[in-house]
Formats: sequence, structure tokens, C-alpha cells
Amino acid sequence: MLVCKPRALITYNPVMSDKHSMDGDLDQRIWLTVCAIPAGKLSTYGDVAERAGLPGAARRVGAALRKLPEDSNVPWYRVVNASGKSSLPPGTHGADRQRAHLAAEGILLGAGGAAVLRRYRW
DNA sequence: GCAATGACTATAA
DNA sequence: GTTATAGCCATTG
Repeated sequence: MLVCKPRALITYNPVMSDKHSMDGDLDQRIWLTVCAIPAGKLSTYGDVAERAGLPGAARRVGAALRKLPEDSNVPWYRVVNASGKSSLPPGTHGADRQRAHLAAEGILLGAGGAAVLRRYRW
């Protein structure tokens, strides 16, 4: 059974209409990988990258998540850095929303953005 | 083709 | 614990 409905994914797809451009392909793969993280658990950029077939490309995962539209059902907020903290600049809109989303799933972030729950191991 | 960029990471001090 | 540094990968100009 599958993951979240990638409605927002399809909505975004920058240039999928044309033939040779598969630029959204990588992002999409990353997004789908993120969708596989169960609710209430966390994962890291590095792990997501590896599982998406891009070992070592943690930064690329960050870029993909940044492109993600707000109305997406992709649980981007379940992705944190290797330190178990949020990588979003504190005080920003994104960081706020991440805290809210995680709180809704029972994950509370400390003042510095440190998650209480242990990270999810694939 | 090269240099700069970034929601990263591992290591060392 | 934290900070500093040097790799890392794919995109972008």
C-alpha cells in the first residue's frame, strides 16, 4: 500500500510536460522517499538521500524539500539533520510549521529544535 | 567546463 | 556538549 497521495507533487512538477526534461525526477524520488517515513518517527537527510539512491547527497535532499510547496502532503517535517535537530533557521515560517506538524504527531522539539523522539531507522 | 551555492555530515579541537 | 573545517553531491549561472 502506498504512501501519501502525491497530489502536490504532480501539481508542482516544473517541466514534466516536455520530453527531455526530467529535472523534477530527482526531487520527486526524494519526496516519495520522505513519504515512506512513518508518522511519529524522524529520519535524517543523509538516510533519505541514501534510500533515494543518492548516497552522500544529503544537501540535495534539503534542496528538494525546500522546493516543496506548502500544500504538499509530503511529511518533510519528519526530516531532521544528523544531530536530530531541525535544520531550518529558527524563527522562520518553515521552522514554525515544522514544530506544529511534529507536535501534532506527538514529537516535541526543544528550544534549540532538538527532537525528543529517537530517529527512525529504516 | 568551471565556480558558487545549499533545509548536510563526519571529524577534530 | 559546542565550534571550526573540510568533504560531499547535484544544481545553477
